[in-house]
Amino acid sequence: MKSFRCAGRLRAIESAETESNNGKAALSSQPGTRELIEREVGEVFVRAARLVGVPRSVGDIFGLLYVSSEPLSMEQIRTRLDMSLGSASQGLRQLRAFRAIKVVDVPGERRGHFVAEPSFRRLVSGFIQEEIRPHLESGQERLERIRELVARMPPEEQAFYRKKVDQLEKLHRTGDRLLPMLVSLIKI
Amino acid sequence: MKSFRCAGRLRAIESAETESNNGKAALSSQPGTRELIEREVGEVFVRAARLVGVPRSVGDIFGLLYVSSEPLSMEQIRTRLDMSLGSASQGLRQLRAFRAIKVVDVPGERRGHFVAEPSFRRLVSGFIQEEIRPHLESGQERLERIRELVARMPPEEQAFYRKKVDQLEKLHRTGDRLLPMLVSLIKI
DNA sequence: GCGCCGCTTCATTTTTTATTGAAATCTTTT
DNA sequence: AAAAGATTTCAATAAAAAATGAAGCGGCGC
Repeated sequence: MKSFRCAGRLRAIESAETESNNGKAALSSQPGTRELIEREVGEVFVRAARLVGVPRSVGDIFGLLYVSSEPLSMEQIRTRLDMSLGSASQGLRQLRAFRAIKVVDVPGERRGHFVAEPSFRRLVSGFIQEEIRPHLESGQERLERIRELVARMPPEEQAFYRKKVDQLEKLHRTGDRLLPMLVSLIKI
Repeated sequence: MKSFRCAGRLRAIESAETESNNGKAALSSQPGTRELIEREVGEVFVRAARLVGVPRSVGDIFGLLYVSSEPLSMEQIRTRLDMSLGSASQGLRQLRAFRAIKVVDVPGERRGHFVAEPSFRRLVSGFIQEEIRPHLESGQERLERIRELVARMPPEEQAFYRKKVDQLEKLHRTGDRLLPMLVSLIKI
């Protein structure tokens, strides 16, 4: 049977239940409440991911780790989110890249397990470092190049373009100043 | 001949030249300097657009309007950026939606002409209003729903999930506070 | 009111991006 | 050092997003 999805990845409820909770929760609440919560929280992060231009699978993984009370292995993640090996691997790599998750050792388990970074501040900071900064930098280079082009214009037209480039550079610097400030204001 | 593109839309240089400058610039500088500048500045905005998840055509249009010294009609934009009617129309609509451009009347011309909003502050503000806010709001609703689900959990497990939801809500409110603050710090 | 011009909409096509799963690589265990 | 297990990579496929252009609308001048 091929996987299907709609507004949040459907999880394999039975196996999730037994895997994640030492079996004790299997009959503790109405059948699917936990799964419903996990799914909804997952969706929160999927939306957030889309908002900042990250693939949904990445948001999905982070969401699951965020609501999980214990570290999960890649295989557990893969199974519960019903996603392919490749996606899981790449998603985890990306999340590690901007320090949204950490690898922890679970005694007795061989493979690495993952937990969500509990500090949103660090999460946002990592994201900015990894995804925003490079753009700002390449933008700076481009502006330099444009300045050189402007210098080649006939003098009476230079003023106009120079003003534009100045503005752009000002905006650019504003971003440079503001982003770290923004991060420092996140207190979670 | 079909249009082609690479790292920024190629413009029809000849026609752009005569259209945009009353013909006087046609021989005032090295053949393509102005076009080179326009192209590079355009690229700045295309990158910015991609960064915030807006289609490249939108960034392209805004970039062109930004470096243009006079208002341009949709047809002029369409021609100089070599894009389809539909794209131009939709792009302009989107730009208007978050007040990145304004419609001006050019005496003697029948159709509406467009200029770029000169204040980046207002531009960013409009973008946030239009693109970010709705997401924050729907997120809020989702969190409410999750709270209700948590209330249905067995008591000993509620604490864990409630803490998670509390954190999410805190982050959410942080965003709510921070975004306007961020806008107010842009001075351009 | 009629026809024209410019704009918008929308079904279709194209392009881009993400997902998949099998093969290659690297790791640990025996 | 061999074998098994886990992870990464990558070429192929599937899904999503954006561009296109023709058909439809609406206002303006005649």
